[in-house]
Amino acid sequence: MIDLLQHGSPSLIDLISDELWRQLQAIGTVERYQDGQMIHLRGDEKPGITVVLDGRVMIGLQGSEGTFLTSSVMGRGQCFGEFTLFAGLPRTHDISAIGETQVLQIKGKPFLALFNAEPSLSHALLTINVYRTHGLLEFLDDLRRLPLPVHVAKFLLSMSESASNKKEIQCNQEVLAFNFGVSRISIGKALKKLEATGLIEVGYGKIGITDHPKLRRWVEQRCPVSALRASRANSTSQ
Amino acid sequence: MIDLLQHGSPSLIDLISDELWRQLQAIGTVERYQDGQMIHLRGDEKPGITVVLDGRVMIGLQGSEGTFLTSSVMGRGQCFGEFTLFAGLPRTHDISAIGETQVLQIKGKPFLALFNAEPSLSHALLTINVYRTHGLLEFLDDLRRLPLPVHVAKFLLSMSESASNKKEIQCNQEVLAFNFGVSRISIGKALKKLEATGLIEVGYGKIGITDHPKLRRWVEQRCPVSALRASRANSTSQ
DNA sequence: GCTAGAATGCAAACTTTTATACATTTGGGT
DNA sequence: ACCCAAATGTATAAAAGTTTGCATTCTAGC
Repeated sequence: MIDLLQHGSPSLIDLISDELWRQLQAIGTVERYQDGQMIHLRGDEKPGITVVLDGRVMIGLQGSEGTFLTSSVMGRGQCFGEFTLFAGLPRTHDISAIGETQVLQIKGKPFLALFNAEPSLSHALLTINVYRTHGLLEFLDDLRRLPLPVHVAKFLLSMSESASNKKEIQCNQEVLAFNFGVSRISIGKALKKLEATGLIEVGYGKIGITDHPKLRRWVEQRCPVSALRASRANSTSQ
Repeated sequence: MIDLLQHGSPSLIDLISDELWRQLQAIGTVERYQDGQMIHLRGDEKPGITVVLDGRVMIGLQGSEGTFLTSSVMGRGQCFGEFTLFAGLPRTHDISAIGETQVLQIKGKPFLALFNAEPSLSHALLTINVYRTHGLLEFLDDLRRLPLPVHVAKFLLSMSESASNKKEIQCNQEVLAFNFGVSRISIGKALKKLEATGLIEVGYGKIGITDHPKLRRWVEQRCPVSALRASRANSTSQ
């Protein structure tokens, strides 16, 4: 699953204590959604934080030609909606369920009350958001500096590091293409090039990473600055 | 001055009370830098927050070929370094002074102590960071969806709204080009196209925006989704 | 197993962008 | 007022990416 926001950023549930998580659950309500059902619509005025409990949610925008363009897909423990609270603006994205999904919905006021009383909650939220900012900034940097195949390789590498199955990334080329802002054909070519070098295996709806260290070395050789950052982040993180 | 991080996001000093700002000043130390002097180096381990008091700082990375690539330029009131505190990682960017510059340097521990005691400080930091995340996400979306001239026009529009002089944006085409990840020639062409439509005036190291409402309408027609977001954000912000 | 739909591969014409090189213009400093 | 470095304009060939259309391959579901 390809993603710009979640990818690399820690989950709220992991960052807070069990006790705090229980408190959050106490002030929120659990909501169930079916596959494809809308959870929030762009423009909604009600501020609030949402935490994914089970399943996945898709964050994106209805394009002008009726196509839905995904910005992010979030799974258990990830939260969203901070923008409505801390910027005081309406929802900027449409959010819908992927598969059967449960979320914890917390209204603005009770959340802010807990936020003000519990520094560890604000600490966790800030951690999530600096990771997101940093990840986006780095992606943007790479977009400007690296040739497509290198950028794709680096992205796959870091995807595989934060994925459940490190040997295989579940995503089709169309989704990849949109995330990089290029056509499916260009992504296909880039993947073929990487495959020819023996770094990855292009599958049907998935990409296999056989030799992880080899891919890492290959990427590091081609983008010294960013790779250094990534490996540092990796060696220091808990 | 072109920028991806600062641009649109509020300043720390504006977000907190005078009293809190005094407390921050009390636990920090004022440092002076000459033009071009390094403030932090990528890889520095010391965590800490820095607030720009006077002058400007350039945040970027030393490229492999000896070129410095700017990610952001911050002015008075803007802060940076959250990543070292809340992600616990070394500096990811080089930071240097532009012109004679004064910054308030606050060490990690005292800052976190105040952070834990003062919800309004964490609120302010979070506000800054959700704006940054949001701004980056929107920029990335536009990069993927909009033709270059439209994206440039939208960027100039929102730059001019958060600038001191709304009629003129101080930036050369080279800097613009890097921010959009394209060549100077492409930016030049895009600007010429906008100028031909009478939307802007291309100057020497600056871009003039004569008819603000006209530019806004032109942009809105071409990117309904994003423009809607921008205008909403504008009408609601204080 | 078959089959339908989804995903990928591929080719050709086309558009866009880049790199390179050089001419021209601008504006601050002396 | 002049000079010079910085910024912009322009031209051309090469590279990269896109579109379109179709062939091929894969896989889940019957």
